[in-house]
Amino acid sequence: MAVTLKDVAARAGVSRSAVSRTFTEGASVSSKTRAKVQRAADELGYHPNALASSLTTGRTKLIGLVSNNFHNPVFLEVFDLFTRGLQDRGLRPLLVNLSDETDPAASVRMLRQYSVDGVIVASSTLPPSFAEAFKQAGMPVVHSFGRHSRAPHVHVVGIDNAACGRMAAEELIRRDYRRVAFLGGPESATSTQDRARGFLTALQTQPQIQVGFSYASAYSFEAGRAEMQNLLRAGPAEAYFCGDDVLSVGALSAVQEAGLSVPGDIGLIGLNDMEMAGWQNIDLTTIRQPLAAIIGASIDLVVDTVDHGARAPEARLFPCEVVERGTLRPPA
Amino acid sequence: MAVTLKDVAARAGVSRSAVSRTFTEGASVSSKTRAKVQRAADELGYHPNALASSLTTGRTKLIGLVSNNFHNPVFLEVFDLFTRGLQDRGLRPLLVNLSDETDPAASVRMLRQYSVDGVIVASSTLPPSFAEAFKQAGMPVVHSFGRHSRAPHVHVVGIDNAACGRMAAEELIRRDYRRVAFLGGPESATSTQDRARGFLTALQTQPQIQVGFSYASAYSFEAGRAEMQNLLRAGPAEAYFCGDDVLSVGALSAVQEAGLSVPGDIGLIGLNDMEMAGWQNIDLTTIRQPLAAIIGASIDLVVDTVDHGARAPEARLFPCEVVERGTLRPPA
DNA sequence: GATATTCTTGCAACCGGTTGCAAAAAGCCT
DNA sequence: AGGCTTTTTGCAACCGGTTGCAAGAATATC
Repeated sequence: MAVTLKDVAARAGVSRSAVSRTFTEGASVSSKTRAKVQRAADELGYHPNALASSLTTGRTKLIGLVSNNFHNPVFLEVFDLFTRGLQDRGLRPLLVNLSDETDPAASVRMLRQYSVDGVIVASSTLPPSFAEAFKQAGMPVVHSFGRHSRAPHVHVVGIDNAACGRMAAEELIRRDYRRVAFLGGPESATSTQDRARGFLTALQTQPQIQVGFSYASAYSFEAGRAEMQNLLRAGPAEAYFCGDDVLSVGALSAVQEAGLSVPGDIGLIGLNDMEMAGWQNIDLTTIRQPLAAIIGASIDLVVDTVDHGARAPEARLFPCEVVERGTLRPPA
Repeated sequence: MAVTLKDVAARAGVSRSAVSRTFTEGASVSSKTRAKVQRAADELGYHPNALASSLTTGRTKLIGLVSNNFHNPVFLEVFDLFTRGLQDRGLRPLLVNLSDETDPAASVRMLRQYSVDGVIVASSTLPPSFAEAFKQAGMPVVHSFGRHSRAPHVHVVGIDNAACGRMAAEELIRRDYRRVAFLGGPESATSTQDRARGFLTALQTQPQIQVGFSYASAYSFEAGRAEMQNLLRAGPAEAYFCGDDVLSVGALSAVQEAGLSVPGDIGLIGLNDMEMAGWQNIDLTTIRQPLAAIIGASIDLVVDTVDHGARAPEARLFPCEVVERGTLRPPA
C-alpha cells in the first residue's frame, strides 16, 4: 500500500540506512547518494512515517491540547492561535475535550498511549490537579490560563487575575462610581476567586464606595443574565465588574431588557476582550488578555521542557490592559 | 523510562505475545495468564503504546480534523461536537488549521506522515479540491458542511443550501415582504452560491416581489456590517436573507446604528443558529443547521469508510428548520 | 484410558523506521 | 604511489508492539 523506506532503498540501489539518513537533518550522506535517494523518493511519492520514527527517536511531535472550554467564544481564538503556533513549529495538536470529564486519569492514559511529547492544558476552569496529573505521569506540561501561585506545581502561563481585579476596581474608582460590585463566574473557579480578591482588596482603601459581590453559576451568557436579573430585583449597584465577557453580555442583556440603559443607569466592565466584545452592538468595555502572547509563551515553555527536560515550574504572567468602549461612563 | 510489553512479560513470567494478547480484544488467552498479566501490568503501570501497535495493525485511530473556520462562533460548537463524537468512538482528532493555506499538498503530506485513519474536512468555505486531495492520497475522507452535488467526488455531509435559500424566501413571502434581498458571504464560497440560487429561484415565481442580492467580502461581522451600510446608503430592501448568522449580526448592528428598527423597518433572517443567535439582545430569526446530526453522520461515514473501504461517494443532507425569533415581522 | 479435538502459548518474523559500529571509500599529504 | 585522516556506507540490532505457525496443554469423545 504505502511506499516505505525499503521500496525507496531498493529503487535507489542503496541501503535503508542511506534513505533514512537523507531524510534526517544533519546525518552523514554524500550529496551524490542524497540525490539518488531524493529522485527515487520523488518518483515513488515517498514520505517518512512520523509514527514509526517516533519509536526510535522518542519524539512524536504530537502535543496534547486539553480543554473544557468549548462554549466560551474566546476559546475559538485560543484554538486558532494554538493550532497555528504549534503548526509553525512542526508540532501537531491532538485535541482532547474534557467537557464532561471529572477525572484526569482517562486523559492521562490516552495521551500516554499516543506518547505525546507534551501537554498544554488550556482552561481557566479546570482545577490545577488536571495539569498536575499529566506532570505526574511524566509529561512536560503547561497550564495556560491557569492559576498563578507563588509556588506552582506545573508551568503556568496566563494573567494575574488579582491584578485584573484591581485594574477593574481602579477603572470604576476613576469614574467615580459609588456603589460597585463583582459579578463572578462560578465561585469554585480559581480565576473567579482571584479576580474577586483583587477587586475587593483594591476597593478596601475606598471607604466612600459601597462594594458587593455575587457569583453566576457558570461562565455563560445565560448564567450572567440570570444573575443580573436577580441583582436588578434586589436593587443593583451602579457598576459591575463581570468575571468574563460572556457573562458581561448576559448581564448587559438583562439590564437592557429591564428598560435600563448602559452605561447610563448601570456600568459594566468585562474581562477577556473576546472578538465580539468589539462588535458595535455590544461595544463592551473590558480588560484585554494578551492571548497571542500567552499562547506563544505556552508553546515556548512546553517546547523548551520537551527539549531540555523539566525544570522548576514557572509562572509567566502577562499584563492586561483596559479596552475602553461603551459600557462605562467616562471619568468626570 | 516508559514501561513496555517486555517489562510486563518478564514480571508476569510469560512471553511478550501473551501480554500483547491480553490487551487485544478477542485474542486467545486463558483467564489464568490474563490475570497474571493484568496484575503485572497494574503493578508496573503499563499501558500499550498505541503508535507502536499502529505499525502492525495499520490503524492509528487518529482522524485528521481539518478546518479553516476559526472565526465563526458556530465552529466552536462544531469542534466541541466533533471532538466528543470522535472520543466516544475511541478516535483522536488531530487538528489542522488551514486558515492561511491555499494549497492542500502540505496538509496531505502531514496527515500522511501521521498515518491518520481518516480525514474530516469541516468547512463551508474550503473548495472541494481540498477534500479531493486527501482522497487522492488514499485517505478516507468526508467533507462536512461541504457542497452537495449530484455526483460528489468525496463523501459530503451537510445541508441543502439551495433548499435553505428557498426556505428563507418562503418565510419572507409568508410575511408579505415586497422588497427583499440576499446578503451573501463571499461570492466565491459555494455555500453562498447555492443559498443565493435557491433564494432567487424561489422568488422568481413571485412577480410582485422585488428581489436584489449582494455579497459581503467574508463570513464575518465586519463584512456584514460594511455591506449593510452600503445597502442602507443605496436604499435598502424591506427584508434580507443573510448568508450566515455572523453576517446577520453585522447587518443588524448597521441597521440599528442607522437609527432604524429591526424588524420594524428592516427584517433579517440568518442561517446557522449559532449559540448567540438565541441571546436575547440579538434574538435572531434564523435557519437552524442540525449540527449534531451532521457531525454524527460525518463521523459515521468516515468510520465506515475506514472499516469497510471506499465506496461510491455519497451526499448526506439534513433538513433545516426556521427558528423564529425577533428579527422578522410576524405574518399578517 | 486412549485418541481426537480445541485452546493456549511461545517462537520468530515483521511493521517502518533509526543508529552505533566497523569496514569501505574518498580525500589529503608528502 | 603510499600512508594517514575523514567521510560515507551497510550491517545488524533495536524501538514497542502484532501475528502466523507449530508445538504443547487441556478438554472432549468414545
